[in-house]
Amino acid sequence: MENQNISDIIESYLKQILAESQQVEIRRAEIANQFNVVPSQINYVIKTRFTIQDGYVVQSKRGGGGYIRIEKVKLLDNLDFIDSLVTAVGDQITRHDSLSVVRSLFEAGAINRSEANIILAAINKDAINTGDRQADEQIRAQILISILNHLRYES
Amino acid sequence: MENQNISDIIESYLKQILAESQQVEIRRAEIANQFNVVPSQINYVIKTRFTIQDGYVVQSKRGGGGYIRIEKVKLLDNLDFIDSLVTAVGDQITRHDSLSVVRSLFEAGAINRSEANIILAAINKDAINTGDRQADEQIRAQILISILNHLRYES
DNA sequence: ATAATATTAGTCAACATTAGTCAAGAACAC
DNA sequence: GTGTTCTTGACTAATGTTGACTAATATTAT
Repeated sequence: MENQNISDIIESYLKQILAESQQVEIRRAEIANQFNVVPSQINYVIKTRFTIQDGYVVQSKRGGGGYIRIEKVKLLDNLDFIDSLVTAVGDQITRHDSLSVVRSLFEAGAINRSEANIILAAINKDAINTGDRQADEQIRAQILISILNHLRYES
Repeated sequence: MENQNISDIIESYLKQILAESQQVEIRRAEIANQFNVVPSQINYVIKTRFTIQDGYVVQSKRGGGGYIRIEKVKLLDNLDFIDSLVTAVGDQITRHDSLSVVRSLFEAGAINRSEANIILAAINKDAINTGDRQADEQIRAQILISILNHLRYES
């Protein structure tokens, strides 16, 4: 809580706005200036914290009157939603991205907290650690997809 | 009390904080410096003295604003049972035997039916299939143990 | 219309800042 | 003496920060 990095602070700022409105629209340079960082750091924050796996869609426009708009995605019905997650997982997935997938399932109501925690236990680095990172990412993807397919039948 | 090595001293320091708050968050380099040891010794202390068997869960983040967070968790009263299953799983486990483990958990009331089904989805042969049977059995074992360790405490 | 210029955002790679792993040797317990 | 635990540091990995360069869009000049 003490030594937060600036990316976390910007993330919190944006999510705070998103907690009350469906979307937030910013001018990149303005936010960068407000938090005293270079403009490209805003891209970094968005790329690492507002992905589709996190449940956000980002649109932007360059040129005069340009903007970056972050929209909190409305969850589709479960089946389409699971399809989109299966696609997002693909044939390999990083640990970081897999956390987003599980969080999205939880927030969509597809799983409860206990189930989410079990899935996290199944894909964390204690569980999957062959020494070959790419192999790990492939195994993690297969496990997630197997679970996603299971959830499809349940729902 | 006399012959305390530096690892014991660091352990005491952290547990003293944990006696009053639920968790402690440190910067590794800072603590290492404070006790005049190399940073990796902090990892050693954590790995040997703040395990899940001891009732601690550790999380960390690298990079700017990085931290190590140690959280004291409430252990459940099924520890001996979990221990026996961890032993039974060992370094590797067949798919058949892994089903027995999950069934035991379910029958003991440690997990409900949905949770059991998720675990089964995570360890079935769609999920874990590297082409090398022994490798699969090892991965399956690690996943199960990670889940078993998760089931030791309230979360 | 077209071209030039201004105004935005995007990409990428270098660098910075943290923690993790591992294996060798030292210290300790028996 | 032997086996275990502790200590150390070189190397690795993950994450965050910065700025130069690029691309897209809008506005202005012709």
